[in-house]
Amino acid sequence: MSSLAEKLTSIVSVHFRAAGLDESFGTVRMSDRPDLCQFQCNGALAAAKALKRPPREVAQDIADRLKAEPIFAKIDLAGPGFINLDVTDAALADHLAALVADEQLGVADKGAGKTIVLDYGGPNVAKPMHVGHLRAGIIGDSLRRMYLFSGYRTIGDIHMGDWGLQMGQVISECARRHPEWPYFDAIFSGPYPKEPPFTFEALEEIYPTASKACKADPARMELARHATVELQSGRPGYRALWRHIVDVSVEGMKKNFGALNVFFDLWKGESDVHDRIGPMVRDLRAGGWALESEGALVIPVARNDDKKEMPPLMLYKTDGAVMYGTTDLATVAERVERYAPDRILYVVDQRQSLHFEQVFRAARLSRIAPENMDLTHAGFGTMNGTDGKPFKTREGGIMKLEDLIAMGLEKARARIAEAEIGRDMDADEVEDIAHKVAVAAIKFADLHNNRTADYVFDLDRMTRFEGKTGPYLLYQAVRIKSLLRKAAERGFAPSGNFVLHDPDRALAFVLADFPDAFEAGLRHDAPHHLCDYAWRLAQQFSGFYAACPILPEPDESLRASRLALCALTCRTLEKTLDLLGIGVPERM
RNA sequence: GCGCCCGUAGCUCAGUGGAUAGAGCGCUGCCCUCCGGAGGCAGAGGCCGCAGGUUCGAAUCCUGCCGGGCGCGCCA
Repeated sequence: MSSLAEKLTSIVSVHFRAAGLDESFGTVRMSDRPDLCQFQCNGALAAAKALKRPPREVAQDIADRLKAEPIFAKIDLAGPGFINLDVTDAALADHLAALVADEQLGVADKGAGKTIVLDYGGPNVAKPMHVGHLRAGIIGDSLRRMYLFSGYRTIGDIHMGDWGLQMGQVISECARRHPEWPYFDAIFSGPYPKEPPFTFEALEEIYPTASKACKADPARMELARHATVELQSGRPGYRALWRHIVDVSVEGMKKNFGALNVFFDLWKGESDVHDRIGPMVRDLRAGGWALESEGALVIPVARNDDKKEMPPLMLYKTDGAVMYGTTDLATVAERVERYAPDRILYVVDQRQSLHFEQVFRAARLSRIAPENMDLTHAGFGTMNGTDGKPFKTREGGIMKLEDLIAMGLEKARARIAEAEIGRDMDADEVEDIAHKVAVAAIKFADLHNNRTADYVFDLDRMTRFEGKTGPYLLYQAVRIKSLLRKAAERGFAPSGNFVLHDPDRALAFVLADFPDAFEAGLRHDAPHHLCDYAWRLAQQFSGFYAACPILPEPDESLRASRLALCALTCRTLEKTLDLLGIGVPERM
């Protein structure tokens, strides 16, 4: 199935071809002048340019041919050569019936048979999660849902940072504080304790302290570097302690991402490719790609036609430790081997773009990445505070993700109490609603921005719950659910025979537009197209709802038709929100 | 210095080379005997950073400038 505009496009394209013109000129889209027409085709203008013929003449030619198509109720020419189109109500009603019957709501299975690996989240082990991980998690998770819906096999990988210098910093800090721990006893023969020697909260304090100390004191940094190398080369005590650090951290990550309803298929990290690195580097040397440079081992990736400086990808530092470029490259190899993906998508901060350029080039040069596999860095902008500077707490510290979620929840609870929504509910349901409202507020506020742009994070604004917000969308969806419940109680059934008056038609066109909004989002790896669509649909419905009393409607066929529109709106809105990772409660 | 991203209403942001550039917040008016008012309807508010160019047509494409953010070999 397809959208209504796509259906019209294929019809009009045929007539462009019949007229001896390229069929790509036949693109039809929803009109941006609803006072003039429902759909428009501007292709005659572009075609006329290519042919050096008067545009009005080309448009007239196409319009004459379109008169043979029964789907059109009106075909007009306007301006320099716009073709304005209306469809018959019968055609619109048929399309609506097809949407009702289609589980995909008109979205085509374009990804059928294809595989995509999505790399998002990327929290670092031992470091507290902060607001920076919010965007990576929720944008990546939304894209995963979108690819899945379009038929792809999707593999979402959290790709933790668990193998770098920060591990050595934490380990050496622990060694300084607790030299008596068996992990630091070189002749200890084990077994090491099963229980971690610290809690998640303690770990969150250790890393910042260690990091600060290393920055201030070169000797401490040297110890951290050394510990990193020893960890990577397999010192048993360090590996055992590292395991505890990872396990304790993962627990915290699961809590945070779980609260946000962000899902991962794989909980892998940089360390998972450690065993591949040796052989990979051997091959890279043998192939002539990897070279010694200034005491390090690198892959030069610069090209003669580069306009910018392109540093090489570093495989081994002078101290023998690997870097994240090394593990990223090895991870490409692992993913190719395990999943043979058509595409790997990295949802990582825009500031990493040079790094990914280096990794992608190295992967292409060395043939680690097959030629027909796409590698894309879908970067996102920085989250700033209302002052336009990187987001901080009021005290100027780093806002932990956990605290941010708690603040959103608190606002949601307060708003629910104020509206007396929870009067006849038990505490669990109220808490569930508060949670869904908070998640909707946080996610929608983030996702509705253009992915690549920096954006201002304003907790007060997004939790006000009025206007273009996640909670407003939940409210609209819940209102429809309530209406449908009441209809069912009264024995009113929706009907597949659509009766279309002006408000019904206006809503129908927005419903028919869902696949186009979805395609736009998928094409640009940009969930904000879906946010925009959810908002348009909710607003259109709200206008419809205000203009058309449904349950009191005496005409049974009209009432049944409108109930069917409500049901389809509810499904479409809920699906759109689901693709954004936003769940809708039954009532609120 | 080189490179990337951004500049649209007071603020936060949408905008596929097409017709009259949109939304939310804020501001001004209306609208509950009615299915959930976290709502609806209407209004005011714009040299689309500046200057050129391409085009029948530019917020959109090209060039140059101005402002803001970020990145550029041993962190991730």
